Amino acid sequence: MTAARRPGERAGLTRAAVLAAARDLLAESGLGSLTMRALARRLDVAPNALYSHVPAKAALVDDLLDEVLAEVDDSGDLYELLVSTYEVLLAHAELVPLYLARQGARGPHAARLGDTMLRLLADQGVRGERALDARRVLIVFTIGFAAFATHPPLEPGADVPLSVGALFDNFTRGLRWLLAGIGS
Amino acid sequence: MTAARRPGERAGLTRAAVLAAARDLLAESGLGSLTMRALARRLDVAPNALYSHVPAKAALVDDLLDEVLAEVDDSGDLYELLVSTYEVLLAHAELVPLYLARQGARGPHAARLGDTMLRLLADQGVRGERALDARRVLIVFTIGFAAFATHPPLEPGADVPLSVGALFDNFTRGLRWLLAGIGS
DNA sequence: TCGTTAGCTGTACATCGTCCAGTTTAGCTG
DNA sequence: CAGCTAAACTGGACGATGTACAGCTAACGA
Repeated sequence: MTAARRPGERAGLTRAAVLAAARDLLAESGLGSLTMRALARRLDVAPNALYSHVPAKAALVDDLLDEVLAEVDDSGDLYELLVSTYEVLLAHAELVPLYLARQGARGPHAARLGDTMLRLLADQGVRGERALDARRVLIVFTIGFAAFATHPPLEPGADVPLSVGALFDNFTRGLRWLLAGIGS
Repeated sequence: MTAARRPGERAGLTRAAVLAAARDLLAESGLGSLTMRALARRLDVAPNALYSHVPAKAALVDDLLDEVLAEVDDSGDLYELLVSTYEVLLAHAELVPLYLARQGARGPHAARLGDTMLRLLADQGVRGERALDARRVLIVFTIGFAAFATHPPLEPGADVPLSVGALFDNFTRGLRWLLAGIGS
């Protein structure tokens, strides 16, 4: 809570360190606490110091979102890829609202997953326009469901909290319906 | 841009008037411009005057979201209800991100739609837990797709903007897949 | 007619993301 | 090794935001 450094002295920050601290902060204190100032405090640094490593908060968030997608296993079939995505999203529940807010991720890992999805769709004969449509449907469904699973659902009247397992089953069931339909 | 009133004088505000102004503001200038202060400016009133009619911004937004759902036609079958919902959401594109952020609407109209959905599901033999699951899937799908349709999609690499009509077809196709699957 | 209350204004607070101007250090060049 | 440039910081500030508090006053019920 005091000045640990005088102007000009360095703290040895790294872009990676900032990202890591952001992830920790998010995991510990939730979405509302992810603040440039809080992040700086945690790194024992003045708030603007962060801007030497990150151009803006939105970029930081984008990196965070994309980074998480690196955990997705894309070595299986389409169904497995999406189930893995769902699980990864649930494992980072605090981030899910941000995926919604920013309409998905944009970085290289997201691109990789997007490409893989198209390839897997092509493998089962879905190509071109229809493949793009299918991918869109599947992404919407997966992220949307993750959002439902990670936050107090609207559920007009239901009181039972709805277990994680039940929601997972619900997700996979809907996913199978969709995949069946897409495959015609 | 000056003080049109002295302390104590009234402006004749109404909760309804505030809501209406908020809707107009949203339609004209978009989501980022929906600010208590901008709203007050448009009503020619001090910012805090709004708090005599609305407890907080979040409540205002919730009202807005629910209000829009009044336009949904729930006199048809499940398919028609959801298509109507999709169309209504598209007609209020600026609001869609807010539906995502707040996980749907919570007011009486949302409740009505939720109840109607359960009834329509029951009509075709889907009840209990499975009906709740189905409703969840359908809501996620509909809101999620509306979000895709109303905002620059992530589309990892696609450059064609994707017409409203194409997205609508995509939506109805996915919807039919889901409904078919739900009906077993 | 008077008192109470509800609808205002004015002012202010805490918080946010981010910019500008300095200061110092690290790293490269010669 | 000397010198210079560029990058990493601090300090302070700006313009937002949502919202609380206190006062004034017009409208309304008794």
